[in-house]
Amino acid sequence: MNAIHYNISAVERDTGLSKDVLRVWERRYGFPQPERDSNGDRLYPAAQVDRLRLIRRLMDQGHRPGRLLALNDEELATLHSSHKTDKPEESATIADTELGELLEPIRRHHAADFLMAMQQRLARQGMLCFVEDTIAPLTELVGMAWESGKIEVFEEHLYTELTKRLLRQAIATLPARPQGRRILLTTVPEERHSLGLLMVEAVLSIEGAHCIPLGPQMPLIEIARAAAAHQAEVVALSFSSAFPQRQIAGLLQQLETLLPAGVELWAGGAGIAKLPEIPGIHFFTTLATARQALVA
Amino acid sequence: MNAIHYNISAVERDTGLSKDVLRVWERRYGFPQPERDSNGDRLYPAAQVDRLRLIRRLMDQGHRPGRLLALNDEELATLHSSHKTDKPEESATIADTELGELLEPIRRHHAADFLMAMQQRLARQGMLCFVEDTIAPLTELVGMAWESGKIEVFEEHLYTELTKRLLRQAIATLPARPQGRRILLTTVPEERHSLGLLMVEAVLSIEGAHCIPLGPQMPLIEIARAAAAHQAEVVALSFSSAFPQRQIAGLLQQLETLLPAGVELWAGGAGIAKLPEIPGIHFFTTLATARQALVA
DNA sequence: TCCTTAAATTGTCCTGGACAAAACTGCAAT
DNA sequence: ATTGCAGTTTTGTCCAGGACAATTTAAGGA
Repeated sequence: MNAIHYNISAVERDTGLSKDVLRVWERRYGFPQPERDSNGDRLYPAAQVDRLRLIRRLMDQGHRPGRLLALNDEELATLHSSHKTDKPEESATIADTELGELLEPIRRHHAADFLMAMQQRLARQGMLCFVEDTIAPLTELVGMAWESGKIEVFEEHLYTELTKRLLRQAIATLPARPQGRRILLTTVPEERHSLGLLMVEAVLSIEGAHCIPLGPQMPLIEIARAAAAHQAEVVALSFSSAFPQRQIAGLLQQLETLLPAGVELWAGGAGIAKLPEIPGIHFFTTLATARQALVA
Repeated sequence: MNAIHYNISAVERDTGLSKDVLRVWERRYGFPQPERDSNGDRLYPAAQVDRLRLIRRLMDQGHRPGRLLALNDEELATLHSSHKTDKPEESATIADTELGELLEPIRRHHAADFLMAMQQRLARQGMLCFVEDTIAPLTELVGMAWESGKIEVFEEHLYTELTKRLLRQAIATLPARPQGRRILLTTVPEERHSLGLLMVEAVLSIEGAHCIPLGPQMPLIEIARAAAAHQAEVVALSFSSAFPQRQIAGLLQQLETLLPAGVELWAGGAGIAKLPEIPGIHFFTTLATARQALVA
């Protein structure tokens, strides 16, 4: 009898489109067009939620909502499948590169194989090269593949989780260096990606730094408190490419006013690549430059 | 100069109170009373955000918003501190118990000491006892201490990060069991605590399960896809006590409709302790019961 | 072709009203 | 005293429709 319906909260959760967006699209574009319950609340049929998800995905690939919402189901489907194949050389890189081959076990959902291959590589390259020349570019590759829908979300999650484990394990093998430079590592509250943080930690720890890993998503005031409590000399933050760029400068400046005097503020990650410089704050676009800053 | 201000999105993120709630409280109770920018958008001073966090904390302890919002700062502080001391034996446990002593290095911000003590304990107790009798109660202790403001946020972060490392490291030492029961481990998108997940993984792995750790915050549809792709027999979700309880039942029921037929759905963690049962879904309030379910 | 300016697009925030689910209250009956 | 039930209050979520700033696209001129 009654098909499955979703209320607006459920759709927000499932599609990542905020309630405001769902309502304003309905008003502007006439889609989605949910039914209503006895109270006038929106009830979205599963088919519309599916379509919203597809639209969301195409938006992530760079399409604009206004266009997508004007299309019918058929055209949407065409657009979706066409994207997969219209850049042959790019999609080739994912499977054909030496790096790309490492991802094969992930795509076959075979965690153990992936770990084994990576561990072999770690042993062969040494930890520093492994992080800078394997994990960093591989993570970038995964990010690109995800953006263009070439790998599933859960495959990306699995890659991230397994790689985090590898890194933490590798870091744990390093000797403690209590006398090294005290570097506090974390991310701001909106930034939940911590893989970059771990890469930095690995590289800096190799160079003899004393890293204090607080995990991701620390409120600014707490970062400052932690810096004081741990007598950190450096606070290092990581911003992923997904982080809204325009917020970064403000966040950093605000944090700097909160930090104890004399504490350096470092920022790194793909998110800060295109950012203009800010006096008093050190930017690092690659792991190697961060490493050099430590040695200098 | 200008103090730090937060827009409504930032406050929602920091306090866990939705935009709607923030606005309706302002309308009904006169608090918070944010300033406005040139565009009429709300700008919350840090002090009001702090107070909102405190109110939120007291609400989690069972107080009602209507009461709390009628109180002034002083009365709120009294209420807060009274909670600390009106259970003398409870507050004693934090420093005086054997477990509480383990936290001393954290409070002295000495990560290495903490790790060493924990590793010793792991070696002495064995992994299963260590997880069930040390990490689980210790984490609960930290949660309680955090709720009542007895430890700093960044101390809790440090504890969480270090303990995650310990657990992952310990899990990595276990032999792979490709023929074991295939259990997919993750959390829903709004649930970012993954420590509970790791505890479950450790315990189940010891019992011979083949765990597939996807990390936290997976969209429901992706959980279902992952379950299919990995041919999981069980999907296990973890809910922390901070997770909004009333959302849980809906989430689980929805996920069950998405999952392939025959896949069991397990839910555990402090968040589901007071939840009524749902047919077809297995609830676990302790690690031991989850372990037994696996063996049975 | 490149740069500047105007126009369109799009997400987020606003107000103030409404309602249902949950929590609390008082009262009767065991 | 405790339990069960009805009535009331509290509280979170949803709605409509308007507004605006930030971003993106388009157009025009050098």
